[in-house]
Amino acid sequence: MENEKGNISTTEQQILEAAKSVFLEKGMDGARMQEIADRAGINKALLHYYFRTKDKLFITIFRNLISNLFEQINLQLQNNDDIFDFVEKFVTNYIAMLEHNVYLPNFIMNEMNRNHENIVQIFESERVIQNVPKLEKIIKKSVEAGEIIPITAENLITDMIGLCVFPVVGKPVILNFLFRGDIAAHKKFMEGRKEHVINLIKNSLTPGKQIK
Amino acid sequence: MENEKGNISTTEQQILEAAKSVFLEKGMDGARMQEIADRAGINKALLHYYFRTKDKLFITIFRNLISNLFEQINLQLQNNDDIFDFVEKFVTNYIAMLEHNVYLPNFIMNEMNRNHENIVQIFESERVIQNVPKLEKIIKKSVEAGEIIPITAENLITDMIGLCVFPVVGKPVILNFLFRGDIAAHKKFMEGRKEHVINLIKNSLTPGKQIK
DNA sequence: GTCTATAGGAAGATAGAC
DNA sequence: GTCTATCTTCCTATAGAC
Repeated sequence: MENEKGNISTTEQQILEAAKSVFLEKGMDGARMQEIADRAGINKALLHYYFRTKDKLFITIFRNLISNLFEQINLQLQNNDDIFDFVEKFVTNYIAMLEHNVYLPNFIMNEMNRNHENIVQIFESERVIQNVPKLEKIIKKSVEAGEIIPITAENLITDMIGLCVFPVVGKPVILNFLFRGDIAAHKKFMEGRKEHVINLIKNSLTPGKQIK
Repeated sequence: MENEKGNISTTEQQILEAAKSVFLEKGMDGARMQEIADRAGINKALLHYYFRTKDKLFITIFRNLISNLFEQINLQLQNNDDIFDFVEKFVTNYIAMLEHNVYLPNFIMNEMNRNHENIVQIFESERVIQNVPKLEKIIKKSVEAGEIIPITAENLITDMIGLCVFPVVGKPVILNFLFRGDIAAHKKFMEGRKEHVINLIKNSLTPGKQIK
């Protein structure tokens, strides 16, 4: 049996992939060891042989997902000097990532809101958005150049992520309650979001307006 | 025993309140009938006497929460003619509501993402953001008056809600990974969000700028 | 490492007395 | 309506053979 890298996939890898998919879809509380074993093509006993408990398996998956996510975010936060260029790239890449990981944001936010004792451990070791100072420098430079109005890095990051993530996490809400189940209309809406968000952020940062 | 309205609270009311708090905190999968019974001050048997199954109890709670939420949102969407005034009021009221219901958005979005068969029923009957057309009229009028640049009502609603909701749903993520657990800094950040979001939206809508 | 079988317990739901 | 006691099912986890 081969995985996407062309390597022979070990049982452990199969378990990790199965567990990831089940946890992402069902959450910690809704996930069943039986289903993970099934998707991995093994039985429950073997599953417990590799990862003694459900908790340990969960924490492994959760750590991996968090690490990957923040690695990508940190990458986006460096290597930029033009703020408008940065916004465009960040939003573009973040939305692209979300399209390939639709379950991810709901999973992470939900599990972190239900504070399973498990998750607390993670905070100790991996507090991982390190590149905020780099963004602060870009902002400072752009403000001094008169290109944008002042904004904190934390607000800018929160704005961009919130505008991108909410339509994904809230998809069922938006589709059913805002578009009344009209899938075509919702699809069109989602296709236009990227451009909309980029323009929204850029517009909001552009100086030289008197509000009210 | 009295509830906040000063009425004698019946057993049923106590159950509903207990169930609401447990479901909001733990979610459908994490909630336990035993805990609901405990918080209601009764036992499991009586709980099942009132609501035969956990599913029925859940759907009752979920319906109520959804109805209340969208009732409020619909209220905000009517009775406004100035678009800037509308944005300010909507964001202000929405954030105030969130402060009193911190568990609500994560609960609703998470439960709707895990499509329990239960929830499907709700879509049939209550597709509830009816006042979109009213917002569209305000937007149209404001665009024609040259007060704002064009935007769809759906995008404006999604923007406002996303910018307000994400810091609440993603609080643990933001606090731990963006503010590195610094509660004071995070608190300050949250206190400034309302003004930030209002200005952000207003700025983004203001015309008379050439982007790039 | 991998399996079958089963222990052990938690949780939803019911029976039946009061 | 409300309780105690119990049933039944499901699920995590382990024992032990191969």
